[in-house]
Amino acid sequence: MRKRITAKQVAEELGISIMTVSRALNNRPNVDDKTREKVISTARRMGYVPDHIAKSLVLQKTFTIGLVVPEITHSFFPEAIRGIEEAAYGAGYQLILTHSAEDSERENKALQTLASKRVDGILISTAESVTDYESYESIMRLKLPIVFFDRCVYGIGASCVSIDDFESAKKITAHLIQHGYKKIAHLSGPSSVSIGRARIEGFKNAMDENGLSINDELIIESGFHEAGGYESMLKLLQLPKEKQPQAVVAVNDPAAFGAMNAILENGLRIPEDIAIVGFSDDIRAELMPTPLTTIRQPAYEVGKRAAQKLLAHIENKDEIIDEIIIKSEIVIRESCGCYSDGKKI
Amino acid sequence: MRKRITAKQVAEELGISIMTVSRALNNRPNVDDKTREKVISTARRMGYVPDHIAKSLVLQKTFTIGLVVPEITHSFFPEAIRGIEEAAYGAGYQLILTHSAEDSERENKALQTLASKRVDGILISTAESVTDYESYESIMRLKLPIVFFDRCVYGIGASCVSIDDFESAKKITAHLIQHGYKKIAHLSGPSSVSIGRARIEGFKNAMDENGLSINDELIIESGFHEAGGYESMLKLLQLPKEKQPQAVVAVNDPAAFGAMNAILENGLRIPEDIAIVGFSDDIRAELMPTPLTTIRQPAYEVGKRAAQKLLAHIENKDEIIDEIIIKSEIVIRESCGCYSDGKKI
DNA sequence: TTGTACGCGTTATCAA
DNA sequence: TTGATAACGCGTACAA
Repeated sequence: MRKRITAKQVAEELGISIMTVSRALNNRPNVDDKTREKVISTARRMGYVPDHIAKSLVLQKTFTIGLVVPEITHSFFPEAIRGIEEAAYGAGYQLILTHSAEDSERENKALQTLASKRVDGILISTAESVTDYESYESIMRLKLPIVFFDRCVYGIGASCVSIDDFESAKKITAHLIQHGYKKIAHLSGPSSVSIGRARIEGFKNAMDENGLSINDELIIESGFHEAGGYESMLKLLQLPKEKQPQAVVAVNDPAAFGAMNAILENGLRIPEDIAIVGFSDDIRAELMPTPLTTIRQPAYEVGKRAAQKLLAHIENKDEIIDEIIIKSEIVIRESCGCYSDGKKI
Repeated sequence: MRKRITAKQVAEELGISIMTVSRALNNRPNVDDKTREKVISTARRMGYVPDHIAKSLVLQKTFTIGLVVPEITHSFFPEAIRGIEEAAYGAGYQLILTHSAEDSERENKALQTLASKRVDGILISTAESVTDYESYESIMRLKLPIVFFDRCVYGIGASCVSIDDFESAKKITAHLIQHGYKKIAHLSGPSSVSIGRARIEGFKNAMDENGLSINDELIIESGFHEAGGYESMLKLLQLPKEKQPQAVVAVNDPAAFGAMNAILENGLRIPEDIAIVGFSDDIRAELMPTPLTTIRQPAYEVGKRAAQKLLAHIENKDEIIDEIIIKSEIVIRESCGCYSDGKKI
């Protein structure tokens, strides 16, 4: 089996030194134009491919970014990754993709592996089951830049790019309140994750500011999946009639879908009997029997900004630590009942 | 800024040689148990992280797989990537993710970069605009194993994992024929892509075998996107009434969605006036006003098998070149009209 | 069991 | 403008 061609072999072929080959191929100054041309053409002819591994070793830089994603099939992440890839590609960086599968142990291992592979920086959206921040801190001790996106960890001195979860949850809850709903339930996300906490706070804040009391029985932790939304909604429907909610704020669209199924299976109508809103504008949201009012998340934008921020940290070690918030937008459809009282807002 | 800890520093700290450290940390034999323990604990205490770059350079192996995907937001790919990641993770390999954005030039660049980064093998699903195979062949000349998945290139001596596009297209077309449709149109994919070609052939074969003539006017190249499906369907609807199709086989679900919109906007009913079937079982397929009959692609399985095959090629250079076909499954819903004549098949 | 020398493919540095 | 040499951090091969 023929071995790979190295710069040394190109140099020998031409009877010159490796350094001249290196300089010629990397567009460095101090090479005779004729020499440069000869080097380039013979390198191509011989099928020379530069070895970035060797280059990385001496440069102490890999032009590689590590990416840790909790669940690549969640519709948010492919969009975000596209934004990340776009920014990275533009700057000449590649991505090492790892998948934590929402498992903190696997996430920790991924982080260690990325450090070993000497990525120049790390982009991460945390796993659901994360409880302590030791693994992130150990990365930071290595002086390896890390930027969180979407699901963040605050207070450890890392930059973070997320959407305005608090404000958005508050806005969509307030929207329901404006339409006269008073007994409002919240299907919450896991409190271990930043967006779960931010959204529940936004919900509570909207209730408070509008003088509505918060009934803890109407707040149920459902997780991010359809099944959890379904189960939680069933519980709400088992409450005595007078305690049941008139409207539901779900932590995300899949949870809302599950809840919608539970509502319909119990013979109730949406939004006439129970109104409901989601969060994330899943591709299915407008196709539901009753199209779902929700929050549209600019995932591509989040990914892109996060990657840009990371690149800034990589290229300038004094880059300021930032918490960047991308504005999201409320999408009014029919599940919130705006149309049912005859007026469209 | 404190530098990273190397094996050498751990060795000096303990007053022993680098080799003993290396052996102890890599679970090699011929190390005294006490020494090993001391090495492991001080390495941890000092925050030592092994340098895979240096390791890769000496071992001539990176434990990294290159992945080239044409469009990460197509619902097929996140699923496939999860399968790939699962197999790779299990074998101790990481993924470098690149995105061709359906552009052959960008794809070519990605391939070159991956070769430079010295990945141990490459998984690729080709871009739409690919016309020649030079870039794949140049990878193969480097003896770098390459496995195609989903969108394949045949005849260049590379393994490939795909679904049974031909058989599936044939099966779903035959299904329409069994229900009495005779004038059937096909919204085809780009002929530059293997799955586009396989599906159109499957369509034609079903027509042939059932004694139906193929009307070239009813075959329109629409691409993989909703907009193309919409445009193409409009063209079909502009044909004189007697030439218009009774049923449509779309190359994939997004194209079918576009076509469905065109049909509905023209005041026609699905499936009563025009039946339609898709391909891919997009997450939206069952939520359409008329749920779409389609082919369910086991994307996770395709990804996983492709990764396993690549790993086999990497670890055994005599591994046989294979064309692996994963069986897919027809999902009968309402858009094909099976229910309209009162019987469910 | 432990250590020494060398090499992996490249670039920085300094000398020619 | 060019070249020789020493790194980069680790593992292999052999010697002690």
